[in-house]
Amino acid sequence: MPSRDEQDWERKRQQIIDSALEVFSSKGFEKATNKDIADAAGVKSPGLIYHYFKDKGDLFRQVLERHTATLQLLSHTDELMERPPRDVLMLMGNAFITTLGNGTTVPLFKLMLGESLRRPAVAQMVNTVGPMRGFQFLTRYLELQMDKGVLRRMDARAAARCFIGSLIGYVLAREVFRQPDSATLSPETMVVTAVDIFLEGMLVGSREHAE
Amino acid sequence: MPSRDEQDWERKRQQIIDSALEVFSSKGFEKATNKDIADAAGVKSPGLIYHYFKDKGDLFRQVLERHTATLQLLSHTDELMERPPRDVLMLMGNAFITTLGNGTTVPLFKLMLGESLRRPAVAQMVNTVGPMRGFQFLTRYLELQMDKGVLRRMDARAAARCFIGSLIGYVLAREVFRQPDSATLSPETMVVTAVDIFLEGMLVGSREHAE
DNA sequence: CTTTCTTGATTGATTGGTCAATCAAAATAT
DNA sequence: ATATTTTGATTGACCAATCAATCAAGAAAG
Repeated sequence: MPSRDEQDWERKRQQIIDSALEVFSSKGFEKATNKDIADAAGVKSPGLIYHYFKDKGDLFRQVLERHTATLQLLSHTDELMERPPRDVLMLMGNAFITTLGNGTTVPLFKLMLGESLRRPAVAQMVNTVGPMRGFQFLTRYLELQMDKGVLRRMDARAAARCFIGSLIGYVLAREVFRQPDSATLSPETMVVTAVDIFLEGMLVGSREHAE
Repeated sequence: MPSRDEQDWERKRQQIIDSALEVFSSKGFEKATNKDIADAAGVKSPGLIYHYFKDKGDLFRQVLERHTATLQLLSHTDELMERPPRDVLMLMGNAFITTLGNGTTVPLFKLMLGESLRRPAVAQMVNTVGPMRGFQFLTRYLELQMDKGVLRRMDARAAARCFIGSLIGYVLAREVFRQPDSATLSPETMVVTAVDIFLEGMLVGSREHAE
């Protein structure tokens, strides 16, 4: 008979995963040692990790899997299909702002990007759960709105990448390259401007301009 | 007495730097061993590196410095200030396309981004020679065109990031995440669409763009 | 209730291997 | 001969992974 509750096992496991996220985030996969992780998790032996995980790579995989839920905000997509473009773009933009305010997701984002650059397998996994979904949704949405005649006809995949790329670029400028003026350029201004340009650029029968 | 020509010394040094770029690009800074680099450079000892460079980090720095010239395409900026928006955006877009076709610069781009994510010092250096210049130029250009009344008034920094971010996002989708449809979505289509959306979105009097 | 048995959790030490950096000696040029 | 370049061996540190030993706690037996 298992002497310990299965819940206990799972709780300890999650504790290690959570601590590993912090360590991986701050040092990257390679430079994070098993001892770092053990220390952060409050256990006294790096060996213990192998009781809960196959190896270091397995632990890393579990960390990603645990937190990919974060990226799956973009799963409420179906209800969005009928909403007007401004709503949809603002919603996606605001999701980004929220992410930027969250102390965990930015390091996670950097970790995923950094490891994706080195390991194709990680790139594929991250892509499948995150970016690809976003692109596919937005592409389908834009196509629908073009069919409806709300938006101008153009390559929907390219347009979707334009919008999402704008936001990604802002995150990189701010969080990776720490460009000084990204500090004064607020996420809100960034999103509003991006949405504005895209709507103006894609809507059929665009507005009267101030002459 | 200097027994060897200074040119000889410099040539050997460059040979090591060039080989190091290949190795760093394919394996990243951490996983590239001095032996890998020595082999690639056709020298038979990892120890030789220390004759030409202070340490591995110094070699890496030299590699970056040598190739940051690649990023400095964006130095012909002054003459561009007077050109119309479509020309300027297409020019920047085409610079990206050229980069994507070049077998060296894409790995270099990934290397720089990857190491920037891990090491703030690298991020700052890369930023200063590359992205920041691009942003600053485009921001100033957009402000000028707004003053002239050619473009709508909006936050120029945000708008500049939108455009460049669009292109960056495409590179990431294609080269890092290898999204399947990025293969069929040609760089040309991407650039044309991005320029189109931005012009339409930012021009005063949207009907006047070229057919 | 207390003792013994059993199991899984945890530890610390160890192993096997990698790698950056150093160094002395050899090769090469002057 | 002298100075410089190149080499291969070595050093010392670090680390993933393994493993035998210990520990804690529950179950079973008395």
